Amino acid sequence: MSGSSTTGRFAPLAEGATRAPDEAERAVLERWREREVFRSVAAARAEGEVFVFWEGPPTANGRPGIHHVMARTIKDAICRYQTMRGRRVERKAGWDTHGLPVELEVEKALGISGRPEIEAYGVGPFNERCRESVWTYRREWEQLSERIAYWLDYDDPYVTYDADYVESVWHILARFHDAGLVYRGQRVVPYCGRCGTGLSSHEIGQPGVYQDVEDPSVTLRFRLAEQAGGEPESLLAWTTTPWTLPSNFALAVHPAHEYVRARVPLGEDGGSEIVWVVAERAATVLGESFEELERRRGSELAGTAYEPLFELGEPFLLPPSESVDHQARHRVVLADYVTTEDGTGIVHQAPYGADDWALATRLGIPTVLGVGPHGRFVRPVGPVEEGTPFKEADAPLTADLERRGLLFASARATHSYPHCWRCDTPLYYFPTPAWYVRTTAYKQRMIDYNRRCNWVPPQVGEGRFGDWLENNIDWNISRDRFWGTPLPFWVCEGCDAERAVGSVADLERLAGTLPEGFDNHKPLIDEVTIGCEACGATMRRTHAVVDCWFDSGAMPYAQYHWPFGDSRALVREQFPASAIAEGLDQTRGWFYSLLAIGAFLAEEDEDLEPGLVYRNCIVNGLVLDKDGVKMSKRLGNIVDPWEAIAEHGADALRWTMLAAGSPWLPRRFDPDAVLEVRRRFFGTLANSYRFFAEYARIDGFDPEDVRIPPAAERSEIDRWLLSRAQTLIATVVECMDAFDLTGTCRAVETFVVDELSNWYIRRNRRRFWKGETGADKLAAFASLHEALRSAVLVTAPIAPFLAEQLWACLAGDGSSVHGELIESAGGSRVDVELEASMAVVVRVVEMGRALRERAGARTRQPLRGIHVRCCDPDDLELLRGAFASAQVFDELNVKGWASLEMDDGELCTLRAKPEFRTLGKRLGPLMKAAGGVIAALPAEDVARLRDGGEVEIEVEGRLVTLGPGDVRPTVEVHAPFDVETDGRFVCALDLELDEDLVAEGLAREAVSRVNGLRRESGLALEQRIHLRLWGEGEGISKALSAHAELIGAETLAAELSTAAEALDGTVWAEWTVGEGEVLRASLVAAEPRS
RNA sequence: GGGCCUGUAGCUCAGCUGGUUAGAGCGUCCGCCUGAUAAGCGGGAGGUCCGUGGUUCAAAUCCACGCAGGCCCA
Repeated sequence: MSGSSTTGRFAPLAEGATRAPDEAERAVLERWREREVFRSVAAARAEGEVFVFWEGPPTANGRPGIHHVMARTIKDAICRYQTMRGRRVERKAGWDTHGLPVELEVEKALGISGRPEIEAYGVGPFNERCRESVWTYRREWEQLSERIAYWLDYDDPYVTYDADYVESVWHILARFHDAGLVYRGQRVVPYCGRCGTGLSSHEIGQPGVYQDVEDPSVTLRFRLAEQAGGEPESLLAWTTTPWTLPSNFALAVHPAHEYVRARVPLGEDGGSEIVWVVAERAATVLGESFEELERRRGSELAGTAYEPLFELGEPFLLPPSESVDHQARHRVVLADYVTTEDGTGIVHQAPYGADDWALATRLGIPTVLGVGPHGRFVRPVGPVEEGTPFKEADAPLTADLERRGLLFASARATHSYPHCWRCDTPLYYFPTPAWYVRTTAYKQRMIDYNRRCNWVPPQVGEGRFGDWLENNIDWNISRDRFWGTPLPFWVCEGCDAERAVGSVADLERLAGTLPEGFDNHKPLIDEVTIGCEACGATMRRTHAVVDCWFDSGAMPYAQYHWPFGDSRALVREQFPASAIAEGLDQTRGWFYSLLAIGAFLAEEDEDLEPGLVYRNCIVNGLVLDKDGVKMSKRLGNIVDPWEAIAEHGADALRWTMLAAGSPWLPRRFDPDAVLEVRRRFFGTLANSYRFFAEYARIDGFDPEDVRIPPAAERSEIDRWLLSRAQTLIATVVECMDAFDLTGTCRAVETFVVDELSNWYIRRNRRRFWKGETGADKLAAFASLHEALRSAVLVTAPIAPFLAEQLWACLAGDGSSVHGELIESAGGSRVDVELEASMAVVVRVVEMGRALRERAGARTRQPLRGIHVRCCDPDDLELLRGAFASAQVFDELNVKGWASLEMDDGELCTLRAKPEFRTLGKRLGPLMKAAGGVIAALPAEDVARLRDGGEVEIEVEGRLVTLGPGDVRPTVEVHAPFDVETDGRFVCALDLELDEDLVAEGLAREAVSRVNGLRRESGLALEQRIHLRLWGEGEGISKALSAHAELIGAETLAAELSTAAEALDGTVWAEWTVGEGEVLRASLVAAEPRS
């Protein structure tokens, strides 16, 4: 890498590390690769406690986007951290390779579309293409994952299409089957007759699927089976799909709605009839001339029998219900989904709707299919011949009903109807055979398992996922597709017996022999038949493949080819997961499939520890663009991760993603935020190291130097830094253990930017460049070195590249930061009092700075003192300490305390604020009045309370005893000049200057000007100079002579003269300083080592 | 239609086991530094905490109902 020319300890950090991060990070990657760092770090943890991480396999069906950077960063940061805590983390990569999206991609590539065309192309070659297609994306995913330092074992990934993986899935499916939890049913899916395939919800979500079309809108008479009087009596039902009428099996009404029985005129010849319709729609449906005879709730109509419009006869399509009730056909049923927005409030039920089908299943109502799998009539119905496409039956059926007097009203209506996104054919909903896992049988167990899981954030687990589990329905695991794990279920042609096959060996045994080239995918597997043990007929495999969520949910076991080979011990160790981390969209996806499979298997097999499937589940939200809009190809607002990385590097993306807000909320991706992270945090951390390294090299600092004073013997400021560094590590450990990555980032940023850089380094710079290498300098070096080391350690899980580069420089021994240990803070260096002391200093300094700013007194001008009043004796004591005092004086450039006392009634008066937290509970309704009394408490009383005494007050006639914890002392300011207060301290500056102060101010001014000149002249840092200074005016001249030593030292002047004449061949300049006085300077480089 | 989430400074977000000066970063204005320098630092201004009711001595925080947005499901 670029920095390798200067190797060894404290080498300069390459410029590129912060300026050209892409290049610098690639160099780190190269080094990791060369030295096999990933492997050697893992090897070093071979004996460590196990932290079980499961990689949710990305679907290898599309390019990774910027949101994947976020998800993968979270996973990587967790694993890196755990590794740095000494744990052994198996990080096996995985790829989800089956499924519809892959098929669609291949169809597109081949220029074919739909089932018939795939079959014409050949299922074997088609699946081969699928298998290859997956690789295109696998490569890109691997490259991006590697680039962002998502450390995984990509050499030995689990791949869901691998024969071993598929075999494990078979085993699990067979376990489900053998436990009696698998059954065959029907599932209503949107179906395209032309393509011969059901459409997934994803496909239904495609743009253009729902189109406005004009359809018949017909209202029909369903004659009551028992006609009461002379007039014909009917239930009116409305539909826009007359073709479904032959398959009508029930009429649904809403139990709570009111229905009217009305007499309406019948045609023009004067007769009348009686019809039922929901009250709310009566006027619309019946017009004005109707006579209301009675009203009933829908619930009262339940069970009313009516005459079917058509009689189709057998065979019946039986719903997967425990008891089928043939008597239930053609009756009124109750359904909550009935609305009164359109129609008659009486809804025609046919098996071409999901609601309808669910109802039929629930009530055990058999139905008859008019239209079959190809979108054509499978039997003649009235005027409609067998083979008629369903849409073409609307007109003749309507005409037939009209002829028979069953058509009440007819119109055309425009409504939104789904069409096939491939071929634009209108879809129809159709019950297709499907295989289910009876998850409802162990729903409660899933709920219990889920309760034991710690969700980050909790509301996803309790709310979103918890509710979903409460409403669990059986899992439809079959997909009528080509590229997937074939369902290992064989069904007998003769007696319909089922058999599940749990391994290839079993299959071979049962089938006798397997076809050549058998690979447990379609199509060859479909050629394998088994003799039925029961009846001797042939058993054939069901044609379906498994839902690919089942594949990924089986990953804890299938990734090791469980239970085959020597996988058992591994799975025993790697189950349950310590943590998984995925996007919110996985709630109903992977989070569910893991749980549904795990909650079953864990109670079944002794390899698995029952109780839960994953201990922690860390959820991240969507990544939006910088304006909060979801990224989509259509809007062109997708952020290409490669471009973002090229510009900012992966670390900056990683850090920004985690630091910018709670990860589970939708996140805006704002490039400016990335820039800010680079500048503020990365820049500061890198510069802090550069500062350290520059002087460490000059002085040849060696952290092993025996002369370095032990921590306990170093100055307060050093011990403060070490204390803060150790506190930081404790904070990071606490946050990371709770999977609070954002909190981690913030803690590290605060330490590095505010404490290490802007306080410690700024306040201690001089110690690094002044004088000889004595104990104090060594202590400064050692302290800064250790603080940097801590900062880099805790940065490493989240910004692995920068941390690695810094570590390389800090350690200089070729070791990787990712192999280091983050040691839990022992507290040995944490000095609470010192930290408190510094906190007080910071408060006073901030107030002092504000005062200086307002007074226009720049820091360079020394002031005689600062007045401080405290209302807490502890604060006073802290400030009086030599360390704190010195810090305040130096930082504010004041000579001392003008005064430092407790409140003396002069600048301010001691007051009390009620401590609501304790008092509120005790006083309740009296609190408000008590607040007033407390605020008016005289200073003596407050002082007594502060010093531990008690005070009695009267509140609304009642005596209340106040103790020390009941009030917080504060100050009320009444000073005649400018003061600053935060309620705890009151500060004021003594702004009066005497001659000496002015002189010193001028001298400092001179130093500043000369150093500016040095800089402009391009002199090296350590270059000594000959300096000549002379002033015009009494003040400046005095200042120069009085502070010659200071000026000389600060400007590295080997020689300082004051003659009013420039040195030969020198740089010179003049400035106006102070009250219109002129300062002139002239300087020349001194001979080296003069 | 249901579930969940979000609404706090111009922007991005903290705070939310109820407790009295509501915070940070960015931006903006003013200033500083110049031995970390194609950086850095300080100070100031800026807020009906979405709205309306309620509970409470006390509400940004809890509850209810709205409004707006998002995600998931129907």
